[in-house]
Amino acid sequence: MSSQPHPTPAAGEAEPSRRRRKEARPQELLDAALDLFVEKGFAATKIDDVAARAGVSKGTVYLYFPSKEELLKAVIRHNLSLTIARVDDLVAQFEGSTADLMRLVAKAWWERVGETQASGIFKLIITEVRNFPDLAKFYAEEVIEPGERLLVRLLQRGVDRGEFRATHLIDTAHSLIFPMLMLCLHKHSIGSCPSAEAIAHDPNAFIANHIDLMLHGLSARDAG
Amino acid sequence: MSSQPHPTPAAGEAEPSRRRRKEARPQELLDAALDLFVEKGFAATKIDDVAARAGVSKGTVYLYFPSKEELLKAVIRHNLSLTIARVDDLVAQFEGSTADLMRLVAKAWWERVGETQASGIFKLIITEVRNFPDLAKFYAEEVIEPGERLLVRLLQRGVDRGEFRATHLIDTAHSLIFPMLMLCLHKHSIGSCPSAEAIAHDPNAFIANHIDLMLHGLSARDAG
Amino acid sequence: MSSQPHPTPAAGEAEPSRRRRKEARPQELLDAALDLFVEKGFAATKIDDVAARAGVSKGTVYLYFPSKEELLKAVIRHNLSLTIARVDDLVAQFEGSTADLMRLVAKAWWERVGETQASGIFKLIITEVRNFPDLAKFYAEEVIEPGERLLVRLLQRGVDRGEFRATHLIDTAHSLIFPMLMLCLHKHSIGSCPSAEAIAHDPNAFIANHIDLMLHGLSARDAG
Amino acid sequence: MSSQPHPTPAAGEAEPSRRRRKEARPQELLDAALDLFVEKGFAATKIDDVAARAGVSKGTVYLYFPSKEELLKAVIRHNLSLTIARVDDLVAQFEGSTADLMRLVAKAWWERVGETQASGIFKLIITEVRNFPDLAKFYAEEVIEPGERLLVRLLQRGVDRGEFRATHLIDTAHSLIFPMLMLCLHKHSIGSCPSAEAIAHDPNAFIANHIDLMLHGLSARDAG
DNA sequence: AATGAATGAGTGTTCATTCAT
DNA sequence: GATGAATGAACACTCATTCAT
Repeated sequence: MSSQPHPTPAAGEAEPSRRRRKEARPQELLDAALDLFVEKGFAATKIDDVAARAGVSKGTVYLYFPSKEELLKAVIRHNLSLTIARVDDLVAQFEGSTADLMRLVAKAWWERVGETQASGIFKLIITEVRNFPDLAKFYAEEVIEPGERLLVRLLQRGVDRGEFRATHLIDTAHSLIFPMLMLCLHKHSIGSCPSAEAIAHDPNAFIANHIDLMLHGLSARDAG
Repeated sequence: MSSQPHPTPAAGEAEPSRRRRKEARPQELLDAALDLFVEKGFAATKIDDVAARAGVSKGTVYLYFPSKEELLKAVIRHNLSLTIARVDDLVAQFEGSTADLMRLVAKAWWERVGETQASGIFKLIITEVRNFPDLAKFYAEEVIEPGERLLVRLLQRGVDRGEFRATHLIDTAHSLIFPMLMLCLHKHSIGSCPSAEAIAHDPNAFIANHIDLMLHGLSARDAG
Repeated sequence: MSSQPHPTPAAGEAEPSRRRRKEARPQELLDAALDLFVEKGFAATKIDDVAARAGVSKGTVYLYFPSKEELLKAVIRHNLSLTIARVDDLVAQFEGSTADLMRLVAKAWWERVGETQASGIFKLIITEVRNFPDLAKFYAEEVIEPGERLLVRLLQRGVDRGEFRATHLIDTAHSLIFPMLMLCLHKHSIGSCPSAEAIAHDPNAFIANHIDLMLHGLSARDAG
Repeated sequence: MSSQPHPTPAAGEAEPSRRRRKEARPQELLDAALDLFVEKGFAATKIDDVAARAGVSKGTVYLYFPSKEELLKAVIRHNLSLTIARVDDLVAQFEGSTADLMRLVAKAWWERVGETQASGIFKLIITEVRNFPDLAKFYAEEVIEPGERLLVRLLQRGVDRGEFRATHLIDTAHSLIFPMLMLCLHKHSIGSCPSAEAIAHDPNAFIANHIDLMLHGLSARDAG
């Protein structure tokens, strides 16, 4: 009530009310933890660092998450839900060609996942799934399976409408999505290293080229 | 039945002489370390574990590598050299169609990299490059640049011979290789979790489908 | 009778509050470290031992000192300052004979340095200065030089007043002080071994005899 | 018999014969160990370093000394014997004045102990006697007691011949010898640090001044 | 609710000691 | 005898977790 844990900002700055900050805490902690887990890896991230990035003290982290491991799981759950929600937004009914739909889906996914902090979740999963195997089931059910279903439906729509030739749908779905995931992984690994800057690309151009390649590859016109 | 003070090789193998062991040690340690770094991550791997997997005591690791960090760098250097050597084997002159060449390159790469322990190096790079930034330059020069040059040459050959339509060669090279890298990453993350076994695929079938898709996508036949 | 989780102060003393302890900690740690470094030497002293003697756990030492080496330096700095402060107390103006002043200085120095824990610092310096060479400059500037200046001034006063004959002042200062330092060294080495108890002397009697000898040796009466 | 552990020197260099080297080994090891124990302290000296300085491999040290601690004891025993032997050389009958005898003894001691490697033994004793308490008895019997007896005899001779006034003989012996010991300690601690060079003195001049002071202090002429 | 001092199990690294060659 | 590879106990230091304030 008396001592102020943080220096009070100059009057006029919009300091969120104490209640407001309190409600925002878990989100701030999850964001800080995602950043750091992605950047350094789970084992190399210190709770102190997470707390410092969220602007609280170490003890406060434990008010919201009972252990570092639970914090990891919460980070993953939280960002997977977001991912799913975002993916699910895209399955809306679409009237035009499947090619246009595919371009739209790719663009939307990149804007809502690839360009946001959530893009780090894929690196985190790849890194930590072997140390915390129950994450695998979770990830498979929450991301891989709905994601594959979405893409397979998309491809099937093309085949059904005579736009795409027949291919192995799941493998083709992977050919579609894997380069997008690599983009996310790259962004959070070598892509962030100044010493390898020559390799940095324009992701949007790459995506456009990739989808174009895939659409050509799938085209029913010369399937015979 | 009785406890063995040292890991005895399988019955029938002769116990190697002390000198023989000394020469083989660094390789044994590098293999053990690659396995564990890939499985658990660098920070979560204990030197004790590396030593145990190589069948020696902890102190012995320090006879060959001055620190855990140097061990990591040696693991990466060692496996990158292998990777490069293997990639370079593939650029041999080839007489047939570029499509056949591409299928051959993909198959060879998968046999020599994807199916071996070296496939883990990509996970290790993605995981650790931000914590050890001088690895980035090393990886860019040793793997990314020669790899891209190889693929661009391959694509250019197809264009020059009128087999492939014109595309952005580097982007297309990435569309080709990224799914192969994802296969390696998958193998060492979710792919190794029993709880997600439904997702395990036949990599050779996937590669065949992927190359087929790409070749269709690149085909000059309907480029107009 | 039951085990105490923390060292409880003697009955009657109130358990100091957490804050109070925090303020006292560095001093407690420095005292414990001085004792042990002097007793066992720096290399042979375990941080665990320092912590135990100060009544805290190992980790706590690192809250206050970033490394064992910095703890050593802090111990030396801390005790040198004390030494200096104590020596400086003695340079007060004095009206009587230089012989009386010398006896007073010797007595005061012994009471304030020789008989206290600070007497161990000389052993520590002698032992560790070659392993941590930047201590040498520090010690020379903080102790040797002011100490020599004080003694030379004292001797010069005697010469100026016709009490002392002319000698090499610095050498004579060393003849004065070296036996006092040996007393400190003896106290913390052989003097502390029960098996050599026969050698233990009365330091005050020795000092009285030493100063008497020196005063006779310096006396101007028979200088001719 | 076949392989040569060290590169053979060019013909013409006086390589000691193998037998000669073997016999000299213990002495070489003791010298190397004394140097290093004095320089770094016992705990901070590695057997590897001792072996390297003596030009042998680590295992060889254990052919001659069963443990590091026994090596320390051998070093001390060896150098104490030398010390004693050298001190004993000085007790020869002397015809002249006790003042001249004292100057002679001081000079001889400094030449045979202070200026040699053996001077380090005093630092070693002071440093290690508390960690290896049975050294104390040894040192007391081998050095302190005979040394004190020698000095007391010397002083008594002066008193008996009417040269010296009566003082407390043991205390006076200590006033005589302590500064000489400090010279040895200084030489192996601060005196070896370049950053404190201003403090380095001419030991012979200091000794001359010290003995002169003591002789004045002891002089019977103005004792009344 | 928030803090941060304190803890102690855990891990990287060192080094005295052993022993097969 | 001599070597040096191998060992493993020991120790400096870290950091997730607790809890008095």
